[in-house]
Amino acid sequence: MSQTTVSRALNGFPEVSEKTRQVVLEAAAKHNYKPNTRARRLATGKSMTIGHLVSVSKEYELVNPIFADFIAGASARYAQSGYDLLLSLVPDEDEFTSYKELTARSAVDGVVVHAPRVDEQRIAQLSSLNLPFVVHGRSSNTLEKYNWVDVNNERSFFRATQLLIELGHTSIGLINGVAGVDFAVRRTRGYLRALKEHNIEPADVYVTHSEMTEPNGYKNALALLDLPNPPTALIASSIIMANGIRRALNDRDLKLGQDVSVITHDDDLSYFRDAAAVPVYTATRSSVREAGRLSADLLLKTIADPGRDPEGIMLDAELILGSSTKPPPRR
Amino acid sequence: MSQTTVSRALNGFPEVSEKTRQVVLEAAAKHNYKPNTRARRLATGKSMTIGHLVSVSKEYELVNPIFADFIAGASARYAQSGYDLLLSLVPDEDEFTSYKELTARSAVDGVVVHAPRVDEQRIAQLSSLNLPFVVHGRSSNTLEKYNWVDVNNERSFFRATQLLIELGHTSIGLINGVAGVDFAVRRTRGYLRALKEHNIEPADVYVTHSEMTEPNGYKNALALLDLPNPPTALIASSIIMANGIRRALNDRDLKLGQDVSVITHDDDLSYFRDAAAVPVYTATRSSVREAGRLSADLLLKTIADPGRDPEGIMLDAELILGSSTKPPPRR
DNA sequence: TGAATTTTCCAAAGCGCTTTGGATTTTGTC
DNA sequence: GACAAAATCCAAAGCGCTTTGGAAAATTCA
Repeated sequence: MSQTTVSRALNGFPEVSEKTRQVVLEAAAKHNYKPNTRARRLATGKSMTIGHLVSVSKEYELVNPIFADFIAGASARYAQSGYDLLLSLVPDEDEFTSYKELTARSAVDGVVVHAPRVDEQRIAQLSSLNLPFVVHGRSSNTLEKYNWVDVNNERSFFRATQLLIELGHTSIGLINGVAGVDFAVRRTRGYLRALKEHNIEPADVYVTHSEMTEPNGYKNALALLDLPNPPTALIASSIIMANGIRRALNDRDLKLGQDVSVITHDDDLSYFRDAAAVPVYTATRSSVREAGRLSADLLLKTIADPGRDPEGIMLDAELILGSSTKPPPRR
Repeated sequence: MSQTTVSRALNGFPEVSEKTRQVVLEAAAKHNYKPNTRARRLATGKSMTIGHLVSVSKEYELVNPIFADFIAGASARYAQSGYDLLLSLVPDEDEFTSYKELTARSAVDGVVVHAPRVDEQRIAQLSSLNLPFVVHGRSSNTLEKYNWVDVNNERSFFRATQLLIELGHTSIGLINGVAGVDFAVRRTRGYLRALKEHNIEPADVYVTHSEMTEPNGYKNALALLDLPNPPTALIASSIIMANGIRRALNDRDLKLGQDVSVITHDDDLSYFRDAAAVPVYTATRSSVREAGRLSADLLLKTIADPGRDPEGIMLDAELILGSSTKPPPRR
């Protein structure tokens, strides 16, 4: 049987009869034959690979566990379509270089951009490279159209803040992610808008920015709790930080949900799933794994149809009531 | 200038003069030329890719944040040698199928095996496939030689247990990982050996096994604390579980390090780095990122020299004193 | 200077597939 | 049964590199 026929049978072309196809498929299965990836990719001109570049700041070398779950969501979708996932951790200043290199050696068919900043250069850079991409998150100051999947950060933090205000809290701290990263900015915006709508004067000292680690959650919470006029409620940008906050409350002999209310954003990380009947934390919850799935989906669609108009997918975080929010203690 | 010369100049062959090489390099840099990955891989017969298959149990769909840090360590090493990292999350029962497929289509030059069990089939399977691999961890019941990088789990949990005993604890709980996974078995072994050496009768109810999530840490700790005869000290297999344990103590109005001592294994995860002058937790600490680096190193060496004898690299976890261990409260 | 080396370059083959264009076989129609 | 049309197959080219074997140019030595 000719090479052509085998290739066609395996790749589902109509030029081959169903009978022949079966024969070929059986033979392939029997000998555990799979077309050589390298040869196939050269012949087709596609690399059948999606790149995820995770930038790590040289200084801290942090790897956000969120990626694990995001990628878990994306990975399944890629596998399903025969794509491989190329993962690369790059020092953040080199990220564009890495994109350029990947494009030059045509190693990927598309990439996912993580953690965009308010002023995000990568978007314009990728457009200029003509490399299909999807942004996980958005970039407020970018005017051009691009594919993105994001949570409604502003609205959910507005609602979270509002909930606390309605419970009677008037001094509310925000323990946010790194300043300048888009989601953090939007969350602050939602928080401030809620304060404003209820005529509460915002205080700069009540807002902290840092990488969303447990130790930072602890440190920033302590800083706020030790203020002369400490907030009675805290909003955290990540459940990992919330763990740190709980530790800080512990250290100060304060009871979570009694002395201090806490609302956290909850990415529904698999190792921190807050699945009790009454969740531990009142939270704005949105599955980052689902975001991964949707991003992968959008990217594959874009690759399949390059002419496609960029699309934005907005996920709405649910505001879930747990046991970490109560009215403020009366003094 | 001929294709040959360019190829040789770019790949550092001695047949080309230094002057010519410079000319070529400059021209390549100027036009942002990089040899096409696909063509190069076909021509060389190498895929220049390392596979990391992370198995996710269909049931729970958990992705251990440890992978993020492990991969961070490995990734840098791969990049340095021009290798790409292929990441794939596979349902655990399909893992061998995935290895077979990767080999058949020759998509990777080697793989890293995560979370080996005491009886681990993947090792024999990979040997039969003739695919270079490194195991992160070991498999107690596997007799053949293979490459591995592991922490001295038995010894460190022996020491941790001993420390608690020397402080005066006689009822010590162990909140371990999933039963049957090799590291968990070794840790239990170390724990039991220490008890035995000090003539303390082990109690089955004091040992729990589960995925090392925060909620499981909480749940298992509560179960132990609510025993008629609760342990005065707990050993945890992961800092994420330790977070859950702290929450449980909190719920029962017990003070960490006062009422109940805790020692945890600490993988030095970047989002949970316990870097205070006096660490929060007394811990057996070993950087999983370093393990990733070493695994990558070992794998690349094995690929470069297939005749190489398998090697085992043992990392010794440090026992680090923090503030979570005290003598048991007197009753 | 001319021969013997050494250095530098090049043409062509080959990596294992997909795809094109044409040849062959089967099916359908009268 | 003969011919057209459709279905099925195949040989060969090509994907963009690396590598081989040999030719040309530059250098060294007598």
